[in-house]
Amino acid sequence: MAKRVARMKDVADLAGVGLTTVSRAFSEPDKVSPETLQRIENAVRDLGYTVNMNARSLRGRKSGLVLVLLPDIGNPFFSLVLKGVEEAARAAGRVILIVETRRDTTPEQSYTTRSYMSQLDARRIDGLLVLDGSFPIEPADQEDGQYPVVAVTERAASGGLSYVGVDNVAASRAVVMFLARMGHRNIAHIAGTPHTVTANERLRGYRDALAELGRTEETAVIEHGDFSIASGRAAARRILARDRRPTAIFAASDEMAMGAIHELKTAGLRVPEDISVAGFDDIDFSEVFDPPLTTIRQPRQEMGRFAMEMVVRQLEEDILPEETILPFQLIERASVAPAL
Amino acid sequence: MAKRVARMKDVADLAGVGLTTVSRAFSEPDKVSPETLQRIENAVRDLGYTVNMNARSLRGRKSGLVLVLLPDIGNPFFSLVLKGVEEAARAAGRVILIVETRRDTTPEQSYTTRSYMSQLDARRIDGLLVLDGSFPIEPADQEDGQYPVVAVTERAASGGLSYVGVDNVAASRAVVMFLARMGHRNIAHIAGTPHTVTANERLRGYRDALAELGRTEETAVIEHGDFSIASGRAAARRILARDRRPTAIFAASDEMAMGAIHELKTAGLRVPEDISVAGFDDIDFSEVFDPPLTTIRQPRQEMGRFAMEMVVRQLEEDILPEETILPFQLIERASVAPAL
DNA sequence: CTGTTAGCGCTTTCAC
DNA sequence: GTGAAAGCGCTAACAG
Repeated sequence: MAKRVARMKDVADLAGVGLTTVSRAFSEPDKVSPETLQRIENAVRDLGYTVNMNARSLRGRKSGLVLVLLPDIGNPFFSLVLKGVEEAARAAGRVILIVETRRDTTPEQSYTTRSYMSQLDARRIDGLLVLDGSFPIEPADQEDGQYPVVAVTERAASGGLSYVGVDNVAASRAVVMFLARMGHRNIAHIAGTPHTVTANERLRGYRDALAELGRTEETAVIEHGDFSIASGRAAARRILARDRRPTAIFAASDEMAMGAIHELKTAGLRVPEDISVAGFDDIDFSEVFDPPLTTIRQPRQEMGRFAMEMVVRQLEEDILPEETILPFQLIERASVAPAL
Repeated sequence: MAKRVARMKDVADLAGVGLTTVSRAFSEPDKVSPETLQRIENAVRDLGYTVNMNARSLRGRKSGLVLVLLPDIGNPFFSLVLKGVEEAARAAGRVILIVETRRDTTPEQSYTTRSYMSQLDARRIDGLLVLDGSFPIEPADQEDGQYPVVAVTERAASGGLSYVGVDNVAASRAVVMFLARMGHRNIAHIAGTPHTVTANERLRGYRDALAELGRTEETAVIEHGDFSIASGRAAARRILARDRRPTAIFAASDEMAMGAIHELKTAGLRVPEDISVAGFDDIDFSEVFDPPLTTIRQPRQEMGRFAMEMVVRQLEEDILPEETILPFQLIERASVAPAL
């Protein structure tokens, strides 16, 4: 039963037309007579024919593939963004290739195993979606306008790229201002991974707000984490070890906020009665956390969808870097209470 | 600066060798003189050459692509599995294509837009990883031993496939037995999505344990959810509305357990003082949840890795369905307390 | 509207 | 050891 997979030629033969006509039936159906089209359609169905994308992309330019680069596929924050990306990709008839950037430090064996980036370069990918600001987009990638590159969630460190995301500085500032409105005068910040675009932007929002409130730099209480639950716990411990205990903590991610709250509770403090905590991202668990988290909601799935749509658009039209800043939303929940 | 991407021919010319030799240098380095190999290696580096995978897979059989089918990319449970998959894929020099099965009900337009499965069939994918038991693996896919198919996490409904996962029935049974040992005599179960392999297995474990404990079927208190937080909340509400309130609830997923706990608290009950709750999966948040969740830990990342490794192995050797059952672990945390 | 003719970049016999 | 030649399945000029 070694029934070879049907090729376009088979369809052509069965339909009694030429090879080209079949090809055209796919790309420009209008230019084929309805009658012929019908015959081809039948042949396709009977043979269970499917276009060989490899062959198509070898000849033409497009592969229908969009490469998605993200630091950590296991992070729930990204998974929703990814969902939006997948959604839009499917709608556009494209497929996504996913690669974790964290791991792109492979020992370069012989030329068989080259950097992952190049391996994928080799697939004639149509576009690139980067969810990792720290990932260096090599100039060469953009040089000949090879393919559209869109940064999502995290603005690329190397500027000039298209971007879809929220205004992290403004959002961060909004949280601090809210905390201040609730009467908090000593607000600590658990920042994200150092030297990360997003962490920096959120840190800047925190500092800006403090400055705006007339607090001197010395008032800033900053501990660094890496966006993870565990790092939030550790940061909370360090904050508690300080002389002056803040009345509120603003963590740059919900995970860190959760880790911090867990640690605070463990230390015998009540949240928010003894100390308020706010997060950032509004991941699914934040709502059912105890206490529910006050946080910034980012339209994650939408960001993913927009980004992919942007890639597709740039693919079909011109490659002009563009930006889409989506609105964020301050979600007020029980983890923040007025200061005493 | 329209410097065309280097082809193999360019490398051959620069190295002063024939095209074939370059090709061979990649596939069978031993059969090329060290000297020539060196020259080729230099040329490759100088030109920044990368093999065009499309061309390679057009000619040969393998594409280096493994398709991953999963119901919901936004679900944090899968993301860790996916991480393991990505990890192993990278190690094997392969790339993963991700497609959500939930959405594979596209209206079939003309033959341009065929089912996603076929679209991918067209890419000469090397193997298939299925994280969705309810996804129908068409017989044709396996017919000619086309490519290895491995089910992960969730055993495929259509049997006879390779599988990597834990023994859900035994794990589920273990939770209930543990609850019973803690003195609980009235244990409710929040089951997962109906007609789902995993939900069924866990439900069976619950029933088996009850039977083993000598409880009649009437003792079983079952509410169905869909593994989500929201459905856990709804299920908890329904359980509370029943005549006899159980002293313990075993949810088929941590998300549902969290949703349930949130709801119970909202209803003024204390967990675990008034009612104990156990989950399943041990996702990251379970540990910092309040109360921390008693649950079953599945080695998710490992499962993903094993599964991908199995695909690769079957690719290189024979395609014989095999099973790898990984050990689960009962994690005892504060959400479960002895019955009064 | 339809068919013929070249390749896309690579792997693979088969000679040398 | 190495190279020449023949395609893999498809698209894109060109003719008819």
